[in-house]
Amino acid sequence: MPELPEVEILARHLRPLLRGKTIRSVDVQRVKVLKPTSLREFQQVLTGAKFTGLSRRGKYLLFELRSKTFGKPVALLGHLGMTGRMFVAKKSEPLPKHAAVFFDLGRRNFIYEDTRYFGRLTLDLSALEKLGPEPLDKNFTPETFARALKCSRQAVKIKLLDQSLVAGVGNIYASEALFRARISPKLAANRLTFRQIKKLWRAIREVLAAAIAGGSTVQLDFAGGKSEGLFYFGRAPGTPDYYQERLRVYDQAGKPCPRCNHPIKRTVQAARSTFYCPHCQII
DNA sequence: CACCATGTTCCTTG
DNA sequence: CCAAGGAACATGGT
Repeated sequence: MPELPEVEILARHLRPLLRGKTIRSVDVQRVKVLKPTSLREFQQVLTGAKFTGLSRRGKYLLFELRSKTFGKPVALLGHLGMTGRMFVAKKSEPLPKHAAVFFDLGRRNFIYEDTRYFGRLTLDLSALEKLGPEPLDKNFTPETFARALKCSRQAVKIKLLDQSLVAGVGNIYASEALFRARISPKLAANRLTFRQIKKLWRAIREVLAAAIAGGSTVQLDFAGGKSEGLFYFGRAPGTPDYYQERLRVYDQAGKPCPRCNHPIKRTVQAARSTFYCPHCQII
């Protein structure tokens, strides 16, 4: 589920469902996802705590709670890794096979499920300190972006995945943003002209904003299994006939470029797939 | 069996 | 110390 737009949509979905709810009990099926928080501390701090707020930072979810016994504010940090999901479900619903943590909220459970267990749900907030600017915020400017890109000879696609440069862009939207900006993913970061940097800056914001808008307009099934509920694939779960292509290049190898009809190519950078149009995205 | 997958961190190499 | 590359983490789909 995991790049910035998906996490943003999830935050908007969960916020009203969790606000004011008290955690009656904490069940941890996979201690690994709490790391580095201990099971004991996790349960002690969260049992009886009440959800007061929820925000997003990059690909992270920041849950705010108030501990009942101490009355102190508590922060809980979530990350979905590659395959994580979070949803609220009736207690009658069976727990998913890979439920990592679930909270008893009374009538319902709040469930964090993660097939590959790459994600996190932890009291340790230190990961936030390493994040760069929010791409949709005012403090992310072409100038700050340029300063960050200048000091690396790495390919620009790889730099877009660096969360200390910009927070929230992942493998899918990195390819999409470069396509929009008509910049080759292989171009060295320090070789971009300021004109290109401005184009890329704008493309990143447009791609992410469009994805959030797209995800907001379809009915999503957050608890849905398999590949459903991933709105960046443009599919509204439960309506198999509804399909709107949102991804222009990602996972489109061999298909015609939406701009010029030349076939989209796949390449590998830093052990991750990159998709681009070699005709539109010139070095 | 082989290869691929929305992410991050750690280890090695230069 | 730094940049860059690759493996590791764990499970499932094709």
